Parts: sequence; structure tokens; C-alpha cells
Amino acid sequence: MHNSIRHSSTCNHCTFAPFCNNEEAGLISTKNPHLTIKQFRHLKRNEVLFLPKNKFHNLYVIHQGVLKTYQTEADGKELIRGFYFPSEILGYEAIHTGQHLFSAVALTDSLVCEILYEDFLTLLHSEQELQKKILNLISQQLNARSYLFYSSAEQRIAAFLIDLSSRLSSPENKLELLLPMSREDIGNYLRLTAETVSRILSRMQKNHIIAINHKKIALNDGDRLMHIAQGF
Amino acid sequence: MHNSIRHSSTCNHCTFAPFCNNEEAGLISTKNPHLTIKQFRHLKRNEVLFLPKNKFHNLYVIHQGVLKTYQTEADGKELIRGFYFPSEILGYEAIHTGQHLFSAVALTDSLVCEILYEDFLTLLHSEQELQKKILNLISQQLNARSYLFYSSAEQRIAAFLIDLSSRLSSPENKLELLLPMSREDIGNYLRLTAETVSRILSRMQKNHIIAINHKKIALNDGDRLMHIAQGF
DNA sequence: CGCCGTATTGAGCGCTCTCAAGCTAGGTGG
DNA sequence: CCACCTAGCTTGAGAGCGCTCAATACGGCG
Repeated sequence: MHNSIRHSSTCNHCTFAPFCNNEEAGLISTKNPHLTIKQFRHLKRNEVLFLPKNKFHNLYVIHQGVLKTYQTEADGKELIRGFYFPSEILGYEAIHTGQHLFSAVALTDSLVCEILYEDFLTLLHSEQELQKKILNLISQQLNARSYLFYSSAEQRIAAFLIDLSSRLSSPENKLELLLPMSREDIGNYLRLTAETVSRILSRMQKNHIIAINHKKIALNDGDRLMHIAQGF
Repeated sequence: MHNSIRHSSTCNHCTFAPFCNNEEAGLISTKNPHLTIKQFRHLKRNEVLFLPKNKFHNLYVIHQGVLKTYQTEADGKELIRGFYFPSEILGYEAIHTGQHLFSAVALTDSLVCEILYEDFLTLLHSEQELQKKILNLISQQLNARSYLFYSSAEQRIAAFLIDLSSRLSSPENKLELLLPMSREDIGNYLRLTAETVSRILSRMQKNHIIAINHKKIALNDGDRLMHIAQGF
């Protein structure tokens, strides 16, 4: 079982490969042979990975599945902070407070790799190349999802679809999305209501830009989508 | 002149103090005595620090003054990405692309310390404590300014005023702000128009929450402001 | 003093929200 | 297998917040 997990394609490009005691993949760290992934964690749909005020100990790499992080606002609404897909890393936000500020739950059955932050720091210090890579990754996160600042609902939704298609590493077709989240989740992420999300998706379908089949969305006219995202 | 600069209070808590060849303050790095701040840069009001597509070489610590970073959208509007006050660090966003994505300009006459990123990496690798501190700082940035996601204009403006009052390290009174930016800048940052910013500030004044005198704003009722920011 | 950029204030419009009513798909039990 | 149930999605009507356009006021600076 673990063997099959470790041979998954996700591992090949994983930033944390040096943590993996996976000899077959040649990923063992020569300098720190004692460091390994603490454990794999299986999560059922809707299962919680961590909650606000939970102590921060680990970073997580998504191996399979999709997770979301969110805060609950004063009026009870969910403010979704991010969706996380395979190969993406979760947990940086909690480093400086030492405790999590968000909730993280699985949107689908998922498998995550748990990295002890203490081990992470040690390895980072011993391998300068990794340090450089991690700084790059974090820098990337500082710019990511800037489309949340776009003004119109249509712009944000177009950009969201493009973002998903670039991150959902579906085997064959980048233009066929299988949305793992509800319309309400999308709305809570883009600061829109579920009704507005639905209406705009419908309109895009009427205009032959996308085709909707429940959770399945086909991006028929990627160029037009890109133009909409950029404000035309 | 340089001496007086280096003795400023800003230096005392500067994360990059190890880069400073400032013996009097005891801040010289014993392990890397050759690393020093590359140079101080004086900027006049409206002077540019870097432009989009400029190659990324340096991180900057604001020593005196205020800067803003922004992108220009397709329709020509400025999308302001951040304001930077003394002791804050600028430049992380460009690490992963190797070139700047934003423009950075001074809102007031300013003085910034330039840190060569290569030196930064070297020092980071040699001093584990600094590495930890930097990761903390960056983690903090991932959460900062999350009030941009609040829904109502009033909420965002209230949160913006609170944020400024916590960062503008004015000598005496945290409740007296001297805004270095225009209403339009505030709007471009909070995704509002200058008119809306002006109207809401006026309303807050009518309700005795703040007192406005051009660029000077007094926070008369901080509790109420906090409540507004949190959505009540 | 007169000019010009910035700020304030007003009127009207449009996008997105709220509230509400169907609709669809999938699951459950008879 | 079908009737029913429920959660999620779609669609509609009306309201409100923030935008656009426009006029006026203010202040710094030559």
C-alpha cells in the first residue's frame, strides 16, 4: 500500500522529495538519512485536517484529493482562503503564530503527507538548494490568486476557471474541469453568492464560452475566457 | 550623514541588522564580516524604486518614508498591491520570477536599505536563527491585509485605518494618522473609488468615529471602528 | 492672486445581493 | 423498481451599495 503511494506520479516533482525515505525513487536525502515523512494521512470527504487554534506542527503536501481552508466570519459566513490540489503545500500561514488561523477540510477523499516543521527547518538549513527552492515557492504564493482583486464577478470567475485548469493536473485534457467544490464554495472564495456564480456560469454557457454539466465544465473558448479575465 | 542614518531607531529592530556593518550597534555579523548593506538609496516623492520587468536583485528595507507598489490593469487603472512603512521589507514577490511584477514608487521622500539577494541567501544559510526569523516574517505576509476580502466598503476602510494605525509607528499617538497617500490610492488599494472612500470617511466623521483634517485623521472611537471592521 | 490637482458632495444607474420559487440528481426505503 | 426526500443548483423579481458622471470647494504653490 505504502509502496503504491510512494510510486505515484505526484512524488516525482514534489518539493519535499528530500524528506521521503523512498529508495526506489532515489529520493533519500544523503545528508539527512534520518529525516523522513512523518506519516501519510488519509482523509475522508468533509474530514478535518486542522482547526483554528490547533497548534502548528506540520506542513502538508497534498498527495491525492482536494482540500479547502477557511475562516468563519462574525456573521457566520465562510471566508474561503484557498483550495489545495495534489503537489501543493499547505500550512505556511501558521508558521509565525505557531497556531493555525484557518480550518482545513477535505473536499474529496484525500491523502496528505505530513512534514514536521522542525525537521523541515533542519533540512532547509543543511541543503542550500532546497532553501532556495522553498523561498521561490513561498514567493510564488505571495503573488498567487491575485485575481481575487479583480473588480467584476465575471472577471473573477473567468480567472478562477483558468487558474483551476492550470492546477488541476488532469491526465489528458486541461480544458475539462471536474469541480470538486460547490457553487457556494466558489462564491465564498471569490466573494460572491452562489446565485451569482451560477448565473454567470449559465451566461458563459449561453455565449458558448464554456459547457456545463453539473460539476463538469468544459472550457470551449479559452482565449475568450482569458480576455474576460483581463477585463475586456 | 551615514552615521546619523545608522543610529536611527529603525535599525534597532531591523531583521536585516546582521547585514549592517554597524559596529557601534553591535550588529556586525561575526560569521560574515564581509557582508554589508550594499547601499542606502534616497528617493524623492514620486521617484521610482523599480518597475515591472526590472531584473530582481535586491530586497529593500524601508528606513524612512512610505512607498507603494502597484500594477497597471488592462483598463489603465492602478491596482495597488501594498503600502510600505519604515522597518517593512519590500521585494519578496519578485524572488520566484527573477523580475519585478510591480512598480514601486515613493509616496514621500524616502530612504531605503538595499540588500543584495545573493548575499541574503548566503547569510540565511549560515545563520539558522535568521532563517527562522525570515520564514516567520514571510509567513506573516501571507496573512497580512486579509481585510481586503471583507465585503463592505465601510468594513474595509475601518480595517485599513486600524491597520495603518498599528503600522505607522508615530512617536506619540497611535490614534493620530497622517495619511501619506491620496484618497484615490486608498481606493485603488481597497478596490473602491476615491469618491466612495471620501463619502465613507465623511460619514464616519459625522458619526464621531473619526475626525478628518485633510491628510490628518484622528481615530476617536477605536472600539467602534473595530466593530465596524468585524462586520457589526 | 490665479492656477491646478485633490477632495467633497450630489444625482442617477447598474451590478450583485437578498429572498423566494422551482428544478435536478442521487440516495433511501418500501 | 419506483416514490419520496434532500441537498445543491438554477432562475426570477426587487432592493441596495458602490460606481459613473458632474459640479463645486479647498489648498498648495507659482
